Amino acid sequence: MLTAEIKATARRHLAESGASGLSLRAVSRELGMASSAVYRYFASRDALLTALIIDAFDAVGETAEQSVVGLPDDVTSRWLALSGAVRGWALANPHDYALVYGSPVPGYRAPDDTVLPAARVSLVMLSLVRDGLAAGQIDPTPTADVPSAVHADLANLQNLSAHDIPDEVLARTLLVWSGLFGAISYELFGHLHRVIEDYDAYFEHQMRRYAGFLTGS
Amino acid sequence: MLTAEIKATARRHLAESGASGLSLRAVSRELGMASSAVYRYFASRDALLTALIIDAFDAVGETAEQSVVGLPDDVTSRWLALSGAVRGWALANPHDYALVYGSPVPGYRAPDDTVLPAARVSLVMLSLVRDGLAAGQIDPTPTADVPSAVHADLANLQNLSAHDIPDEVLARTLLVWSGLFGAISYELFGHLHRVIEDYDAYFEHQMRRYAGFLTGS
DNA sequence: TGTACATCAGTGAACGCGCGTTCACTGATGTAC
DNA sequence: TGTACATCAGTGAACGCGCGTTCACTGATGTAC
Repeated sequence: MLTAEIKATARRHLAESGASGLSLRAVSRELGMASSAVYRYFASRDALLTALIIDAFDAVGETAEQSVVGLPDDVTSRWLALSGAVRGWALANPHDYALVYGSPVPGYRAPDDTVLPAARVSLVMLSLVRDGLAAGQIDPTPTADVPSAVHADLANLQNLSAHDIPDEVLARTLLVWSGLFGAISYELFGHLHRVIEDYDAYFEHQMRRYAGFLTGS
Repeated sequence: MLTAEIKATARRHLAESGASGLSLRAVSRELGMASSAVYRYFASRDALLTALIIDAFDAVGETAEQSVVGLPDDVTSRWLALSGAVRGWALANPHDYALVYGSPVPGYRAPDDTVLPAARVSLVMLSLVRDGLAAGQIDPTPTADVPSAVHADLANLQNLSAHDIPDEVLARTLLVWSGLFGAISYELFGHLHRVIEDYDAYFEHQMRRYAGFLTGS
């Protein structure tokens, strides 16, 4: 399948030149074909970029889903597995991570096709929280007051995909979830350079603390 | 000062084309001068980019420093002011934020001149924590075990710029600090699109919770 | 005050390069009768 | 089995464009005597 070969080559180029430097001509050159031939497979450069974005979201979503399969029904170990898997994927595919969780690509607007793949990884988190509540491992007793403005937005999210998660627990979940990406970005984008040496240990420690925050213990 | 005009124009271009799309020719064109003239002020495109990065770090550092001036000596309000100021700066200057806290610019390696300006904003955080400890508002009683590998890295950081902060409190500080950037990036890079409407309220709520985590209450 | 010279900001042409996209086309493969 | 035709993947030239950087240069301003 040439489509797959083009995407694979483009992904490699992404690593060297970044999303805005991704060039159809360079890709076609490496594949030994005329640059015009790529248009048989992708309508434009942006269409190719969109395909890469969708693939990246699917890859991290798949990784996340697999990470919790067959694990004991313990929120903390599942969270450590999930967060560790997302980080592992990010470290192994830093340019895919930057593509979807880093700065937006200037001049590129993601089409709606990316919404579902993007949500995939978050759904793993939500079901982890749901299961934790059901198993009594997440304490639903509010650990903070949720202002009404925040309550309204959370109610919205509850209707969409988190029916059975109380809004205060949902607020904790979102904090922990964006905290995960903060931790990964901080590491990956070099802000802990010369501060942290043992990134694995540091990351796991932070995630353990987030687990405590999430479960309310 | 032409140097300043070039930087100002370049910053505006950054917004439209991103860091890797920043073009000396486009900048010089807009200033009505020959592209070669810019070389009188900046040795290369990368040197201009470095200047922009340093300016951005200085701007957010300055904003952060000002945000806590004259505030009551209360950790939570100072943290809300600091985090709110950093977010405010990011929202007002999204491309500067993306430049320094987003994905690294492909092919660009930041020279050492950026290290000090980059650290400036973090120093505000550290002195906030120091003062909070001194005032007894941050409970130094460990709220979690710090593994020895993490302890070693934190000891290193303590020697550099956080002498009087116990390592477990320092671990909390780093978690909260990277959580702040996670929260800002999540909002700014569009991951809360169609989830959160009232970003201000949501952000403040999250930061209040981080304050609780930081102080150990 | 007037002259000779140095400094230096900015010019404009040129270098060699790469880009996305279009378009008329070739030539191999598959299909219908 | 053989012929006529349609399909379709891939070509290559061309369009008009922009880029970073170099280099010999001009011409105004400042300085020294």
